[in-house]
Amino acid sequence: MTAHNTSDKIVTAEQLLLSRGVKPTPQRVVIADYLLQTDSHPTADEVLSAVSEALPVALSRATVYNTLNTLKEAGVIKEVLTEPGRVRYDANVSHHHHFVDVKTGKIVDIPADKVEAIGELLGDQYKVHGFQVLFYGELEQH
Amino acid sequence: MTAHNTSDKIVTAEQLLLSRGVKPTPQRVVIADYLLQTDSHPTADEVLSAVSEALPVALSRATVYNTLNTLKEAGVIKEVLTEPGRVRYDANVSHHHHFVDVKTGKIVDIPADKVEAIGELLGDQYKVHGFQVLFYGELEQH
DNA sequence: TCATATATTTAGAATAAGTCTAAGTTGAGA
DNA sequence: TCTCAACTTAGACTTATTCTAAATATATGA
Ligand SMILES: [Mn+2]
Ligand SMILES: [Mn+2]
Ligand SMILES: [Zn+2]
Ligand SMILES: [Zn+2]
Repeated sequence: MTAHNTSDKIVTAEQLLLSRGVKPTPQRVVIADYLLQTDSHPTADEVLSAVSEALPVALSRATVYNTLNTLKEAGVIKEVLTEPGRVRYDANVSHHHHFVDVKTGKIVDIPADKVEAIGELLGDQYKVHGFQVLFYGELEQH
Repeated sequence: MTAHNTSDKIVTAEQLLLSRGVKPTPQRVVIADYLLQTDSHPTADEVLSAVSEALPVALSRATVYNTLNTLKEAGVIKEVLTEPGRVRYDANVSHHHHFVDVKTGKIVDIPADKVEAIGELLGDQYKVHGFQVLFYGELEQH
């Protein structure tokens, strides 16, 4: 439930939304909760089907998109772009990167400290606010 | 015309297509030529308007998409993903990265050697085939 | 409590990027 | 010159996302 939250304290989706100034409606809580407990970087469609089949609250497509955009603007989730034509969502809002397994399509998080200092490699004609590394390859499953 | 070609020799779009096994039809030559002489990372729509207003050959939307996909599969151009919902195209097919100026939207190339060795930073549970770094920030204009 | 305002959700229409289809056009080789 | 495959085309289609306008829920406060 709090897999992607940086603090050790257990924080419910509801508490998280409240702390970011987002009113915790049932739909929003259920979407945020789903994103917090998965590490699969789902698309909007995947959120919609997962949430609407598993959970008791009614949910429309428009609300999924509204909620994802609201949560993104509130800093509760981030967008991840790995392929053309679809946006993925990530409740891990810490600065981190992604590894795409080209065989399975699985997308896993890479902590920022693994690729530290990239931001300082460019010369002074670039003022780097942030960066995003997308790795492609194969995950060894030993 | 050859701004993004790695060799010093002047190579026309037509010669480049021939060398990659793509039949150089007038539409394909004109699209490849446009991509080779710009560094603006245009979208398909931008290619279509630039080429159809400036150049003498008739050009349909379907042909622009067909050609971009053909050129991509032939290794003449690459896709660049910087924002949701639109694919950009790049005739610089060398391994390189991108810097997005968040003020202007300008996208500039960052040579691979600026961020060398990122591929070796991950542990041995990852077999890295490649990676792509996307920087966000501001370009200093002096 | 009731009335009303405001925020949220909803179904479905609209938009926009990209693909597909089926019919024309082209051009290289027999 | 004829033929056939490759290519291009307009427009229909698909899919992801946004918009609209109406319904519902929540908050406020007389
Ligand atoms: Mn999706
Ligand atoms: Mn476009
Ligand atoms: Zn992630
Ligand atoms: Zn580039």
